[in-house]
Amino acid sequence: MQILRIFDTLTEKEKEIEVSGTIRMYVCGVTVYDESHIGHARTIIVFDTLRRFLESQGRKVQFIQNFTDVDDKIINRAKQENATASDISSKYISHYFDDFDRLNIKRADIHPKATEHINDMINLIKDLIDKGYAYVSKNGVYFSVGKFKEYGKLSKKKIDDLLSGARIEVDETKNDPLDFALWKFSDEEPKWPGPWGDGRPGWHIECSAMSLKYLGENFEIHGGGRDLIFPHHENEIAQSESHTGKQFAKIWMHVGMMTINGEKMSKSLGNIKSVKYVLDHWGPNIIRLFCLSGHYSKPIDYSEELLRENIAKWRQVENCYFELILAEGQGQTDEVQKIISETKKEFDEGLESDFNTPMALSAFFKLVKEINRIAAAEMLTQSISKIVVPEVEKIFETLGLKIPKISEDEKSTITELIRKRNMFREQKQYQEADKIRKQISEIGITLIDHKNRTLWMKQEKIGIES
RNA sequence: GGUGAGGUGGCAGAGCGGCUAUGCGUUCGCCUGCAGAGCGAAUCUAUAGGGGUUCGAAUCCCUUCCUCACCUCCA
Repeated sequence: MQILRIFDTLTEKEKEIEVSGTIRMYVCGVTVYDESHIGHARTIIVFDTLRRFLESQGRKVQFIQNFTDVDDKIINRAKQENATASDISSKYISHYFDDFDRLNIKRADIHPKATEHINDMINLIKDLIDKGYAYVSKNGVYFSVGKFKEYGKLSKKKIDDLLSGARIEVDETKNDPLDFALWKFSDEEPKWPGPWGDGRPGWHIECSAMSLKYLGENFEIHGGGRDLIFPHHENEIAQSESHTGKQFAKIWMHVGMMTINGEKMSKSLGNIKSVKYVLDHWGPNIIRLFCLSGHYSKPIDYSEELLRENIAKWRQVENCYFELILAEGQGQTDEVQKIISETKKEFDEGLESDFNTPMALSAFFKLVKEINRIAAAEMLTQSISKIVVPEVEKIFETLGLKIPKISEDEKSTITELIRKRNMFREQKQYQEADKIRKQISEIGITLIDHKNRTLWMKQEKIGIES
């Protein structure tokens, strides 16, 4: 088994993941105040696929992804809609699962919510105060950035530079403009009693508290979108390492932004495409292929033209898969053995070297092409199929791609209908033949006539095409 | 202004010192009752500009230009 190497934002180097034991991953999830967009999906798809890859290699993965369910934006939304914050957050959590289940994202082992970990946060804040890293002020409890000597190490920022950047809000109640809130006093709901007064937690503390709780003080991978490097992850490091005195995550893995017309997709710019919209038009397989078609660390530009390209790719994959499972006859398999081992090698090597999904995909498409070539030459056999199908299915599983399973019943029904149709075709009774084709198409099956046989496929319906 | 990541064929996108991926597209074929898909061939020998280093550079160094992200909430 090879060793996975991932680029670590903190050290700016590729780092190896230790082989032994469970791989613990914490991924920062979304703030649930609105629908998720395709940019969120990209990040989640990357980590979901990484997890699937590790699991496919027989490693145990412990995967935690939080929901930020207390936040100003949620509260504002609640006010607008005359609802409570928890109405809003639970509504969008349920939308989140609707979207991401459709995207074939495996659920995390735990999806902790900030509001269910208030005590963990309070204890952490208490400890930070005790250790002198935090102080109570008029509006809340703040982390004293100056006390954490390594502040800025993740985002490569110098405290002086941060201060000179005039975008920091001036707040006289803080000792230092860079200090950030751990606990914000509040009289309004949502609020919780705290040792320093009623209030609610700051944003960053939840991830420190929950990752420490579920994954311990020093886990393997902490991930999220690039835009979280500063201040969110920087602040998490400050809090967590001040608390434990130990290195926090071993690897910081950050996913590039989804852009649209070259600009970052974000709520505030108003240029988002919701996950639901994109799913309705393109379906999960196309989206996953699209999101994995570039290296995770780089930006990827949303474009319908590029999404459309992936339909063509997916059609080849479908063709390949159905050719395989419908293959008949016997024959030698030496050549195919070689292709398979090359595919596996390139696929795994790609993913092991900083999760190079484009390389892995190219290996996969080479295999698909090759199988389609063999099929077109009428040389596909059952024995080839027996070797290749499990490998293809393993790749589907790793990439989170879904292709319909065909039951034996379904198969024999279809085979029988095709037999009848071909009988009509031989007798040039094309109207009858077309009637059967229509009947077959109504159960979602596409027919493709070859010289001496008819291939059938249960093709995915792509919304944009209809 | 500071920090980071980049600029590769018509498009997307790997490679990161020699073997010049991969996919899409386009053109022409094969197949074919129709249909669709698939296959084959061709097209494209590309690496932002300018200097170096080297027997040899897209890959290393210098320099110029350009793009994006972060420095405020953000996946």
